[in-house]
Amino acid sequence: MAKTTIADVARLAHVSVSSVSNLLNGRSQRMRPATRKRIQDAIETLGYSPSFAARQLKTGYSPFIGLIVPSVADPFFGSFARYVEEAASEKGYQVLLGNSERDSERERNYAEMLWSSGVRGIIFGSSLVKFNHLEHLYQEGMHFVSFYRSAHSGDQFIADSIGVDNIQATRLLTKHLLALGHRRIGFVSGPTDMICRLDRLEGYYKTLEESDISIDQQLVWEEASGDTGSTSFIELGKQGAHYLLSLPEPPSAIIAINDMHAFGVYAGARDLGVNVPDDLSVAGVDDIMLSAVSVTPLTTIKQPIRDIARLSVERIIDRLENDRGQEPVHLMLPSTLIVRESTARYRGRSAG
Amino acid sequence: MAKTTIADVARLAHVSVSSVSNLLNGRSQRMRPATRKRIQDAIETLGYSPSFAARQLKTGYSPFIGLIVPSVADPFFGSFARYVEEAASEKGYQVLLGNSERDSERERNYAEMLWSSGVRGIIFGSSLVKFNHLEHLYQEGMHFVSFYRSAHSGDQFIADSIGVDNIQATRLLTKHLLALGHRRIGFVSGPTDMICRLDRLEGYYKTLEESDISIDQQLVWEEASGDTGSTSFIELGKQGAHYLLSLPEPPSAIIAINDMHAFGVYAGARDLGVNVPDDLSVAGVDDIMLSAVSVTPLTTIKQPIRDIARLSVERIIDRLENDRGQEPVHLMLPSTLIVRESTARYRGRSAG
DNA sequence: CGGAATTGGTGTATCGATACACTAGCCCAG
DNA sequence: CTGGGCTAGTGTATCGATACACCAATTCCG
Repeated sequence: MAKTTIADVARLAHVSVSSVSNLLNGRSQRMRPATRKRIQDAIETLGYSPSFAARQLKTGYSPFIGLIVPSVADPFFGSFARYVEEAASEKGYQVLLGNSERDSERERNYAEMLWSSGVRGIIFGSSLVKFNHLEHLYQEGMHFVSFYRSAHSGDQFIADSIGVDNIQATRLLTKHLLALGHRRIGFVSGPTDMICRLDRLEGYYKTLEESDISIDQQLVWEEASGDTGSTSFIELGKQGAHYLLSLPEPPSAIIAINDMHAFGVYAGARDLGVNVPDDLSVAGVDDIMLSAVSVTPLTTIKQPIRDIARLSVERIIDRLENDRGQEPVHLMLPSTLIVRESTARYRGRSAG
Repeated sequence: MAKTTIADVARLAHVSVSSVSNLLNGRSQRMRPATRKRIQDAIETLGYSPSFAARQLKTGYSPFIGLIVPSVADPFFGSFARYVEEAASEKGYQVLLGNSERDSERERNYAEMLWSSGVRGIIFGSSLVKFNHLEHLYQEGMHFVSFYRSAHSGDQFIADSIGVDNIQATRLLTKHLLALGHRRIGFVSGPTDMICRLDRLEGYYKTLEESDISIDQQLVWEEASGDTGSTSFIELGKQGAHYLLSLPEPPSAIIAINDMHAFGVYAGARDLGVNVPDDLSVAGVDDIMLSAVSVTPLTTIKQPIRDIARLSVERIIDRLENDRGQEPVHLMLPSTLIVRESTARYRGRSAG
């Protein structure tokens, strides 16, 4: 229970607290080597480490950054969180985790808790379409970095963003499927309440248009019910597959909004006796670890998630440590198509 | 940038800071309703929220709990983290995340960082076999709850634990496979540096012994190389499957230390043209979300992970808020066998 | 050799919230 | 009319670290 303080160290080293503080804060050139050594030894023997709370109170500086993702139970965001944490700890920061479940009310509560905790920077693993619920914190001095950048410009709200071109992502997938001969390509989206989802949908629409394929709204499955958040991605993918494959003219290929949904599509197809990839090509986005080794390895878009995590952390720390009110930064990293076995050449109407 | 303080509220409400503090700390009976209302209004209009750092400095109370898991990129620990976070936030606590990568040095660094941050309670998502590297923090007053309890008694170190009976887990699986007629049952473990792994291995050994089946050490694959931590579980499972299936007398069933390893075993079997479940039964432990919907749904052990998370949080908060030096608490929750399609009756030597 | 400049420190107000110790004013009993 | 007990507050030392302002002793230099 013995909480060692700076005063204990000073006493043991026969110096003032100021000197200890000076050493701790890199002003050690104002000190004879012998004195420095005495202080360092005292710190060592007492096992002293400064109280972050006291330091924060005095300096306003907090060694925490917030990370808000829809859910770390999702492997994609789990990986993202792991990389964010890795990068942050290398820079001496710790990560406070929050799961928003894509609910703006929860997101707001978190952000406010974080503000109270002295946190001045938050990384959003995924962005709700609207950001207004956080604007008041931004006014007070909170910094935000969001994972995705809306390609729809005109955000009323200023945050840095680092992410991938989601329009490009589904464009690559759509082109890939078109090249394989598919013409009826379904899209399993789930709720379109996040920017990345709107963009992915847009990439799909645009590419079809450019190829003069008429868009059939029936082929786009957007939502199960109003039941946002609580239903797992896998379950949603399954529901989407059930719907699309039960259409009078079912698609011969399905793009899922992400890999977890794609696995749900696998399951849904299996339920209906539809074989992947023989009867149905399936593609996702994210390239989570399991995608490479699932029994039918999944064609997907690889996102440079580790780079995104590291850049996000760097960006937020830069804002925290030397914000000079720069313009918002928007980075867009390339994503790449990874073709595996879940997509195959169109074989005509395989079953009727 | 305007940081509202308790003094601002006091000024606006025409009361002393003491009164505001009294209201904030549940001493509101010492106050006329009208006064209380004035203060509440002032808090509202200023959007005031107290500084946790200042509060912590004065009271020693910290609203954070630490969570250290091997890696949140692992879906099992991702889910666990999500539930821990959920339970914590309901109680007004926030979660500081750390990924140990099963490295005791990293674990120690985290724990010390957390100590500096004023955190006095840490939940370990999984326990290394030895805990000595944390003992000094325990002496100073840190509280620990660990996910697994060693059934090997005689821990020199005192922490609460909440978990499942890992011996029972693999016992259920082994019995299940024996009942299906399997006699050569392989075990893919990976490094046995964590308590839960030793226990799972033990359950396997004991059950075989009880059934008078001689133990063939060749059938137990423990480690790839010294390369702890960095290799993914899937990759390890794959390596294990390659090894086991290349034996002169390969097993007809494989138990994997967890579901991620089991998926690796799927992949490894596929590489060698071995069909699951026809030629090889595979079972895991954890029941992660994907296990139910993978193309061959996985037989596994379901752990009551949400309950474990909630109980861990309750335990640690109880220690934080009213520790009276009680004896360590050890809870063991039941786990259940879930039979899916990855395990099948032994068919004799199907190939080879 | 005297004054300026440098070296090697130290004293202390301050950050924001808390809670103990205190009190002004009022009521009522004796 | 005095004093004990209550209500509805308030004053302020304190938590631990920081950093500005300050200072004593030494060194430098013309």
